[in-house]
Amino acid sequence: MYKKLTDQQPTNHPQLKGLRMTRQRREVYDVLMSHRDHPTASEVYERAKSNMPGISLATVYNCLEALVQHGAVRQVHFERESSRYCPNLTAHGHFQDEKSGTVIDVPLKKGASLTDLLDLPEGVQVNNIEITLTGKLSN
Amino acid sequence: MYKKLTDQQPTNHPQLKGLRMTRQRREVYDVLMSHRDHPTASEVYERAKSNMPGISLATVYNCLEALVQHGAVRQVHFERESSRYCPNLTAHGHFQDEKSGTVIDVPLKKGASLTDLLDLPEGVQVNNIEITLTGKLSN
DNA sequence: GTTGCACATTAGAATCATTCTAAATTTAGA
DNA sequence: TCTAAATTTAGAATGATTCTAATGTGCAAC
Repeated sequence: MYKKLTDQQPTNHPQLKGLRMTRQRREVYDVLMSHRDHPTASEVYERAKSNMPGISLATVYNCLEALVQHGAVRQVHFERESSRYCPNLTAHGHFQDEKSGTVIDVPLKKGASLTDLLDLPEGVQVNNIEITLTGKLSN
Repeated sequence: MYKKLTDQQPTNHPQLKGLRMTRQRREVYDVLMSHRDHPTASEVYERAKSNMPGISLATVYNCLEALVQHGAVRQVHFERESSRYCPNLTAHGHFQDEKSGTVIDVPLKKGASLTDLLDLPEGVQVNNIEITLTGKLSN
């Protein structure tokens, strides 16, 4: 189970090394690590407020961006819906149920690699990949 | 080379069967088929205006949506940038160059299938897939 | 431990892609 | 040709995100 950074002295997550740590960034990171669903910025904001009532939405956006830039968290996009945030750093895709909006991680099969699948032209350097599926979760 | 629908009587593209055809939808479809890059709605609007000066942006949005719903055209998304439109109906992904914003199609390797790659849970029905890559086009 | 300052936070305004509204027009079938 | 239903249109509305500029703070250097 995830132990809040705010319970620790000091922050010891390798993903956060080199990132200037503020109370707000800690809180936002805690929110993402402890729920591990795929909240939007507004949802992170709502959750963060319960521990830190004074935090602002702009700050939540700023913190999320800092965490993403730093590689501690990933952004997930479905169409042009609000960005969602995912602390799972392994290679995986995302599935969204059309009815409920629920998002789940979709792991890559063992040993599988995207380069086996895609016919990439010469000389492209890929920095980021998103694999997003939508459909019905029937059960 | 693509022959404009407006030069033909009547519309004979199988992708458009069952879609009520208006001058505006024809024009929007022509724009997409004849350029085959990945224009945004505003870019489609600009191009459409050169043939049909009175067309409105709202109509371009409506037409694009009708074409997408109909399966004649696909939407492509990078982060939360404006939606782009792609008339290539084969299974493929998209790569965007970070510097120029240019988008190119990335075909799947022959015989490759996403189900070979992804570990999908039981009982999901996938209706749509987007594979988007970003990075540097170095040449 | 203190200090300084580059970087963060904040509230509210601004932006901008997209959708909505409601009136006028057009399509396609009878 | 006629009609109903669908489409087009201009402009307003929406909503996620970014910007602004004033205030506050982490942390490296002393």
